[in-house]
Amino acid sequence: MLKPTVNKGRASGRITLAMVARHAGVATMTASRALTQPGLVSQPLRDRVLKSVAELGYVPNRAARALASSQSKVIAVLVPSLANAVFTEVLAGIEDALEGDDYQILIGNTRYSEREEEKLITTYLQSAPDGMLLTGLSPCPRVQQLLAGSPMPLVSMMDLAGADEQPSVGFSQFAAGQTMTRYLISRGYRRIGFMGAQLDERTLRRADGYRQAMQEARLAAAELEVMVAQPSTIALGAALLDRMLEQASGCDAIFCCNDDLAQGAVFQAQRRNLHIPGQLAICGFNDLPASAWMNPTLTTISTPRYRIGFEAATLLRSLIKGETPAARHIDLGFTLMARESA
Amino acid sequence: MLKPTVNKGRASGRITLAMVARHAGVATMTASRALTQPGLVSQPLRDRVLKSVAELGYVPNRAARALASSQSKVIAVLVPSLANAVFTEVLAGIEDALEGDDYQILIGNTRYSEREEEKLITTYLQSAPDGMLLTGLSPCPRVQQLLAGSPMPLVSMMDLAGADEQPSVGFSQFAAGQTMTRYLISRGYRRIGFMGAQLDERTLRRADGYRQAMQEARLAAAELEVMVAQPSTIALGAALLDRMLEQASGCDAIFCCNDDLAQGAVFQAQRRNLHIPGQLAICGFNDLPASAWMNPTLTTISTPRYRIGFEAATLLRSLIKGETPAARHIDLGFTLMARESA
DNA sequence: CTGAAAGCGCTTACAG
DNA sequence: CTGAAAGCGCTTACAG
Repeated sequence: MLKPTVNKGRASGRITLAMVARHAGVATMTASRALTQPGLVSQPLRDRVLKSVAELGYVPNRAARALASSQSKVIAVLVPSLANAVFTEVLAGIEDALEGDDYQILIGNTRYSEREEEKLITTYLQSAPDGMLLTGLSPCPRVQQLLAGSPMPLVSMMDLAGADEQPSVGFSQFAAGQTMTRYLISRGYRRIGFMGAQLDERTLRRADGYRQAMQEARLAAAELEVMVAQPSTIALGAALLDRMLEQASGCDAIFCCNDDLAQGAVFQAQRRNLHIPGQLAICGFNDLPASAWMNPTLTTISTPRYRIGFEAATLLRSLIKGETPAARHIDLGFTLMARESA
Repeated sequence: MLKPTVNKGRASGRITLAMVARHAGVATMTASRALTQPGLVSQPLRDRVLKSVAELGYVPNRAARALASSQSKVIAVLVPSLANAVFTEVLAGIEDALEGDDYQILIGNTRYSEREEEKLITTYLQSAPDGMLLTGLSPCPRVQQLLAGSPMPLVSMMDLAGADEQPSVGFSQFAAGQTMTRYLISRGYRRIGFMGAQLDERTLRRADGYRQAMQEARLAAAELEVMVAQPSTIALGAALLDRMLEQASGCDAIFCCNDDLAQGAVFQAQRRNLHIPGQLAICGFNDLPASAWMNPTLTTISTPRYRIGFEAATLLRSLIKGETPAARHIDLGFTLMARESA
């Protein structure tokens, strides 16, 4: 008769590997191998273990595995927003890239707040992630310090870092801002406004690109910029259109730092009975789903969100495995979508 | 001289509670209590422990804590989509409700797929969540079986379950569908079409509400329904508008099962030079941000997504604590937003 | 290919 | 209030 292990009332009540092993008549070690390195176990024993697993309904305990192996099989992802389709598509790319790799993905929404980011990272660090995917190039100093204390690999998403900096996957936000502005100039617009919200890293880089292009063309003027720190929404786009028209007389085009703002600006311009693009051209950034369908269709920059997530996760995985990736920085580019609104 | 514990090369390299305790000159147990039940430790010892924690940069190991306490402090959340703002707002409510409770939130996107849901739950079960938040009332049989094997509390979100069923937080999708349809009827529309995509539980319940209202008014007709299993998008809304107009002659209003579809239908109707609502009324469901701003503004049903997440998480937490909540089913209602489009 | 022992870093359950 | 011992459920590192 099998003597049951002493249970002082601490057991979780779940089926354990040891129970599976006993049921199969093998050592715990053999049961462990049958599940994680089946090649090292003979066919007959492996079959018996698998049969016991099924019969007992065994579910591995990740906490125990993590503790024993010091591999958490956790990847943490930090995005600044989930309300923005850009980042949910990044997440879809990440999930697809990691599909089947048995990683637990921890999704953290920083809500564009450094404090929130710090809190999330502090919590995530307790799970000792095998790696982390970060949005943006330069975390605030406190976050950098937190991350410096851990040896796990990191990959930055959305923009491109310098060659000697942290691995990154994205595209040049600066170049994209510049490209759109040059396009507007080439179409004959002269009083081109820039409308920016949130004022996160990427928006600021796009604004830099805009300024550079305007200066090159000797069209720059301070009153052409409307920048506010509030979150981007359609409602804000409508409000900022009013402000721009008030502040920048003769404004004939507006480059909005994202499509939400641009959509709101278009709707509001229509309410003011302005013809787009005849009286006012409006363009956005990101190419959200509605932009190709609204009336008029929105001129914008299409960005490779899904691929950024996919490639960033792929790069991170190879870093976790200790491989030396072919490239530590991946430029996925962007595409100008010339449509009706500008 | 302190004899270092034998290290056969298995240590993770991180600072452990034992190291903190030794540094502070107390037992590991005391250091543990100082962090988790500070009231049980005298002020002087507590201070020494906290000082050591800071000096050594100690980060608790969640896996070890979970294993020892058989409390994972994990809550898993399953939503069918992240592309849909409805669910990202639900998530925001959940995060806010659980703020400061030290739960790790696992966000799983099932992509409206039962296979994906099954895979996610199988993985999540390995982390032995303390509780789970599910979208929808009736998981598929295989998922039900998976969940039945675990004693953790569950709460369903979005719709209302029967009194004797699983706890739920949401509103009656059926009543909402019925309310919108009756509204259209009261406005004088007679050939009212229903446009449904995805065909998930909630869409079907809304369609039931529509049918009920149409039958009551003796207006029901098979050709007034356009139902497709594809995911809802603006592009699909545009395509389905064409199909509806072809299939249902004299159609004077369309109730779209969500705002994405409705927005696409509006844009496409405008391209066909149909005046809204004069020649065709269109309404949606959910009240997404763009709906109040587009031209014309969209008549729709506003749904309490954020509060659903918040209340569901609050209910789940009390269930996890073993409390008996005041109500196991919480009806948060919905609001008809009568705007320009219908 | 198989297994007994030890250990991962915490907390439970006692004892004082 | 404080602590020594044992245990959570796995895997590592050996030994055979």
